[in-house]
Amino acid sequence: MELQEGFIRYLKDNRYKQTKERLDLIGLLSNIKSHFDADGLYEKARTASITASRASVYRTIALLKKSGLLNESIRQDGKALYEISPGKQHHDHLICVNCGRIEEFTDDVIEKHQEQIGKKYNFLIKEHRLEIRGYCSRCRRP
Amino acid sequence: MELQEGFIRYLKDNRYKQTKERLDLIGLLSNIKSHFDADGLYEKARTASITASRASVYRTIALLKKSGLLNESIRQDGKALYEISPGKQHHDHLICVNCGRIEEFTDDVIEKHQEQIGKKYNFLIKEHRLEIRGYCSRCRRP
DNA sequence: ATATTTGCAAACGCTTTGCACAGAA
DNA sequence: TTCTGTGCAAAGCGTTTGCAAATAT
Repeated sequence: MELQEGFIRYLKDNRYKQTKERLDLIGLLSNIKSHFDADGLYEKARTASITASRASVYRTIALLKKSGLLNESIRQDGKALYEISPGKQHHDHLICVNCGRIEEFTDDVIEKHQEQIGKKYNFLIKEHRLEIRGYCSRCRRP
Repeated sequence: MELQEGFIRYLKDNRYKQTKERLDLIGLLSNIKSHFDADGLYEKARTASITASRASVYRTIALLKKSGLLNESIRQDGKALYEISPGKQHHDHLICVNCGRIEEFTDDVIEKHQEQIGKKYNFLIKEHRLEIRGYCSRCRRP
């Protein structure tokens, strides 16, 4: 809901047109909670009988990135995975190398400690990304 | 030095042939301290009048990854960046979004704290990757 | 009416691969 | 001699782009 409103406002504010494709895609995205890739969104659109070419999917994703409503979270097998930003605080990812499941977590200790690292290396931090790979609770051998 | 010996041993142990291309490339790599990409290595080879096709460069890199002598450290602009493993403890990266410089750092607090995260989420950690992006000491506005 | 957006297919950049020849064992 | 490795050029993959037609404003 918040996502659709945000996007429509962004389109208006920047004099982008509210095309059927853009509105349909953002509608689809409102129901996606987890991480998705461009082709996944395209396929989901086809299933929902939404006509939007792959090109439009990519272009809409690019627009959403610019608007700040969408984040490129991680890359997997050469593909970019996206996640919706609103209502999400910064978090990192636990990625299961066996089943591919992606779990999110937040950790204050690490979050805070990065500031120290920035100071130590005289580095002005804009963003950080921590990916932990291994076996999730379902896949780890007991 | 250690790298060349390690690679030659790996080739022997696995009955891979010691071809001119493989030996020349590993020789080049011994002089590379920092991160490099496949095409960078290919160009460096051409400059050094080493004849190795791009295909052989990629295949040699793949072999080095299998041997554990090379790590794919990060991805930048769709390209894989590699670094040589021997004699390197685990470290993370500070990446300047302005000049592209990559600085390595190690941090015990974060290193140790990951174990706790693993426990908390019942996740068997195999590896992790922390990338901090921002402005390096040279590029940050004062 | 007019400028933006679309779909298509071609182009892209990085990487991998099939094949016939070259070369290490 | 035999089997692996090479170079080349083509294919593969996710993504981007040029262009003419479609459409929101």
